[in-house]
Amino acid sequence: MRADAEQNRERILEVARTALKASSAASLQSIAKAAGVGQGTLYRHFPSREALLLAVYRHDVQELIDAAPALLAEHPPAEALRRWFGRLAAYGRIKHGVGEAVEAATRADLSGEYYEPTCAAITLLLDAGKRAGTLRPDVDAEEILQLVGFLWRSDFGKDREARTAHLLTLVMDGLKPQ
Amino acid sequence: MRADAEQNRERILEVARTALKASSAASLQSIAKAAGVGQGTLYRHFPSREALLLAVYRHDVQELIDAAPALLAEHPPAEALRRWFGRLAAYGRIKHGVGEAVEAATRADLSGEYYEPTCAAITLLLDAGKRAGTLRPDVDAEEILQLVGFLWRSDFGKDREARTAHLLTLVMDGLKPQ
DNA sequence: CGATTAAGCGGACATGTGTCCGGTTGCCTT
DNA sequence: AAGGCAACCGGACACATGTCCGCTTAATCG
Repeated sequence: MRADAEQNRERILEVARTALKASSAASLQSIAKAAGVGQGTLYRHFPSREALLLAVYRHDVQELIDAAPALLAEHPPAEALRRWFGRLAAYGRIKHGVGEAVEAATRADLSGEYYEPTCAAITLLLDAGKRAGTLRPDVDAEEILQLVGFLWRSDFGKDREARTAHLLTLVMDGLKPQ
Repeated sequence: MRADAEQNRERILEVARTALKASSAASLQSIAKAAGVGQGTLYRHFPSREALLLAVYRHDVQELIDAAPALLAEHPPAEALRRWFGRLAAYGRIKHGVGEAVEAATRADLSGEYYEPTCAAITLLLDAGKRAGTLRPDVDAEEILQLVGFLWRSDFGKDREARTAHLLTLVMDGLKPQ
């Protein structure tokens, strides 16, 4: 990669980071302008809004993925999975910030360099639970991602926390061997 | 309402119906143009894309809502609920057509004149199941709508049908009294 | 060190959603 | 029948995302 390209990429990321922290609905136009580059440049580096979000929150997403084995080391599988969902919910909660990035990372259709790792993280927990006999054997990570989409999309009003926790309980019950 | 307003509304709906049948991604601009009205007129009648979709598929949405009592008359509550989910999935399947309308009808935040009725339909089934002791008592319709959002959003690739059915099984298992 | 070249740049452009406002026209009153 | 007014009309506008392409410039090579 050319040196100026690298510089531009970094500058865009830095500007985006602060701009998105201020308002997660910041437009790409404004970010490009603030970074002193054209829209074309921004779009070449980050093909879509989600890609930019994902790059900005790359650290958080990575952290989420890394949490899986750590949780598994400290808890029985089903409990670990539940706690991992809790993490996911926590990220989703910061609406339109990490939330959108998580969405991007967990969407199957996009190129999503993080989709695979995310699935792998879930599979890790899932398989452990299957072996232990505490999770049903007939589900896979992709399905679960679809199912828990409400975690970062939920529009409940006030008692978001309570309802999220509630639905997670329901999901975990459904995941038990029947 | 003025007579010309009513006429315009009807003409927009008719044009939208055919345009959306042809391509569910038809732009509102093109619909307005085809209906011989300005964008302003279209937006006054239907404040958002979803509102227009909802109006176009009003019939289908109503049908979905009406299905609840009918299903309950013919099946035990849990089974009825599951079948109702099946209907929901069937509508969602016609991606970006009735699908978006269903989404609009089931979103809590929008004015959504159909949100209430949809919740009522689910509550009907839910309460019956609770009384019969076949569904857990600690969930409500709003939560369930959040949970089954995957039905009309799912991006799984090929075996969509199978995976949807699979996830529905999981949800129903989670809904059993624990 | 200068020429070549391909990657990179940036802004104009296409298209989409949703807002606004000055002109128009149906409806009610007298 | 005529006039006033409120509601309606429609297109210009603001602003968004994402594409395209002619110009620039960093890296390489003789």
